[in-house]
Amino acid sequence: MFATKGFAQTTVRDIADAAGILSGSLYHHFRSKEAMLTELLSGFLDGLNARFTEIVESGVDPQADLDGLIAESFRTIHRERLAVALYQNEASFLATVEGFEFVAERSRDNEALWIRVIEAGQASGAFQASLDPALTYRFIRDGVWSTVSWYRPGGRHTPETLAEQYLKLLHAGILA
Amino acid sequence: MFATKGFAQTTVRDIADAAGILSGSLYHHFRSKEAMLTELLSGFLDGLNARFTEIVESGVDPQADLDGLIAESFRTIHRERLAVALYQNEASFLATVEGFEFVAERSRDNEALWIRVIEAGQASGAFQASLDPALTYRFIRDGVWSTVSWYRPGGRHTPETLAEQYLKLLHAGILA
Amino acid sequence: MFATKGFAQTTVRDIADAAGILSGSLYHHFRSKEAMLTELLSGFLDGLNARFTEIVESGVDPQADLDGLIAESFRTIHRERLAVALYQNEASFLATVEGFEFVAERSRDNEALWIRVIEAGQASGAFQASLDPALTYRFIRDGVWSTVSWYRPGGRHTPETLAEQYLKLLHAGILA
Amino acid sequence: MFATKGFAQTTVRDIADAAGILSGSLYHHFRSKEAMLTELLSGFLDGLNARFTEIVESGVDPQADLDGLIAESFRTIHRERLAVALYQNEASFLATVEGFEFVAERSRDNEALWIRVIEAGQASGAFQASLDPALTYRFIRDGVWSTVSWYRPGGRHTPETLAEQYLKLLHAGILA
DNA sequence: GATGAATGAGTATTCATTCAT
DNA sequence: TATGAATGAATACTCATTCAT
Repeated sequence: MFATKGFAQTTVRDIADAAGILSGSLYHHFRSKEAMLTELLSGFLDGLNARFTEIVESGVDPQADLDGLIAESFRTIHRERLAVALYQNEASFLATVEGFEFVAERSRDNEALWIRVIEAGQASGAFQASLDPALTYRFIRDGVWSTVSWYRPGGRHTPETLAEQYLKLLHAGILA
Repeated sequence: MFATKGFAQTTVRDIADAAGILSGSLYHHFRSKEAMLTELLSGFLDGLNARFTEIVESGVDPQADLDGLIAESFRTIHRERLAVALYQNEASFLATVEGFEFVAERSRDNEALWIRVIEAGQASGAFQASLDPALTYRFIRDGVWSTVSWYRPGGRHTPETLAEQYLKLLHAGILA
Repeated sequence: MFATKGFAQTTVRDIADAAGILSGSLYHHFRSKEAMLTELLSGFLDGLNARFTEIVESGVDPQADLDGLIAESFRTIHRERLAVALYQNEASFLATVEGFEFVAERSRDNEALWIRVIEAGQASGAFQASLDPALTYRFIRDGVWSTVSWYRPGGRHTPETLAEQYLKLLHAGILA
Repeated sequence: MFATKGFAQTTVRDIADAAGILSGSLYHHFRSKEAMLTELLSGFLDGLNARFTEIVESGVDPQADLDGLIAESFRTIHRERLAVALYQNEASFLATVEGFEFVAERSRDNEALWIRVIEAGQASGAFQASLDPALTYRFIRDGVWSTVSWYRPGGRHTPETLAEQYLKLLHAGILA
């Protein structure tokens, strides 16, 4: 519900109704509405970081690493669609909220990891040296992760076709 | 304020305080909080559609058109940063709100216009034929417009450098 | 508008809109919303009392007087329908409002006048002596004046047919 | 409070104050201010209709039925004075309000029931044939029910004396 | 582990009235 | 005479949270 309606727009009563209990009873399980958000987001971010780290640590070369990160991103969008949407929608708001510093931290870790891969690719001659690594990272990140706003499992696309199409565009560009 | 805090998170009192009047006095100027949002969004979307249409109608070839649309997007992000952020944040929520049908309509118009340009480029041989036009449009749109979430005027980048970097990546791809 | 929507439910803006000016401008003509009500009600009540007094003062016998008062009531309902409705709806509320003491006073004057006629009729042997004069007055008053809530000029009834039907019932009763 | 001050003039805070809780807490018990009105009115109207129906169904002849309906009306004014006042004051306003259609329906049912009794009395020769049944109903209804605006339990009158006096006037008329 | 009643701060909106222009 | 901007108090309603049971 946080993902689809937004955290602020979701009432504790909404959640309790969906759970089949009264709103007051939720406080037996969570200390606050924010605590529910924390649990959802930290679980998601921990898992994502672990998988990203694993990809890079066991990687062979920068291009394979970048392709792997992108493919894993699309798989994550497929597997944890609502968590991704929640993160996309609320991350900027949470950046300033006390107790949610871990969200910005995890984001910075991810950014550093991706940029290191891009820079390694430029150093090895695999990637164009004239591209700004930070900028390139953001363009890729936004293009990939925004997919969550329109991707629907069971629709025309699978995580695999999305990755394939995206990588084709990213590798060789749009020009024939 | 709608752009930075979100529409629902912005109170009428916030706005009135910023305007230096009492919250009730705002209703002399706007019939409702939603009416303020309508005025902001419809003005922005009308202008954007007009400029996009002008670019395509006076265009010479598909590649120049696409480059022009992208450059205009970055200029719009620079010039109307808050309106763009507002649109990015609220468009999906507004899709279901009565009275805001015009937002989804304008979005569909834009999408159709961009996709026509991509298809024309494929037909003329300028763009790779194996790319899915709708998917390519969305990857580009998201990569370009998400820039608004981190772009700050007066920072390291200008709309021109952003467009230049983005087009370099888009044209030839990341591989050397 | 006071008669149809109620005084409290009618806004100063409603009145100004109907008058084709802005609400603030009404205060050039009336000191307050209550002042408008005063003007409407006092005019109505003054006229009604004058006509009732005239009927009784120039009357010949109690039955003719009572019939005359009733016929004049139905004519008033026809001629000043909205004023009557306003009075019926707001009188009890106004009884406690400062500045509207004249409404209760006029009502008491009327009541005394009608009761005198009934008592005179009982004294002369024209009316049944066993009826409680005050109670009889109230039954008649309510039966007659409540007509305003459903009477519509141009409908099935005229003030004359209403008076005729009412007097037939009142004079001889319902039993055959 | 709805009966004495009017529904629109009664604030939710008034009610909460009288209940000794905060205004927001009322919404734990009622979904809206209108829901409170609905509960009050539907209970009253259901009971009244049931008693009226019972009187007519177990009745012996039209005159006894009519007398019974009138006596029951005065008893209801005594027993449920505030509910009657509420109904008298708000019925016309509620006729147009969504969700309160049941009020007009119940009123129409009552009207039809009373008129059938009057027409039966005319057919049997008990009531004067020259009286308009619908008109006679309205004169009686208004004379009887308006009593609520001035009746006070514990005062000079009881429901029994009121019924007796009213029926004397209605049966034989005012003339000696 | 859940209920249900209550809190208290807040939210958009309404409206009679004022007043400089 | 009228405007239009503003006030300030009030209004119905919302909602995260608490807590005795």
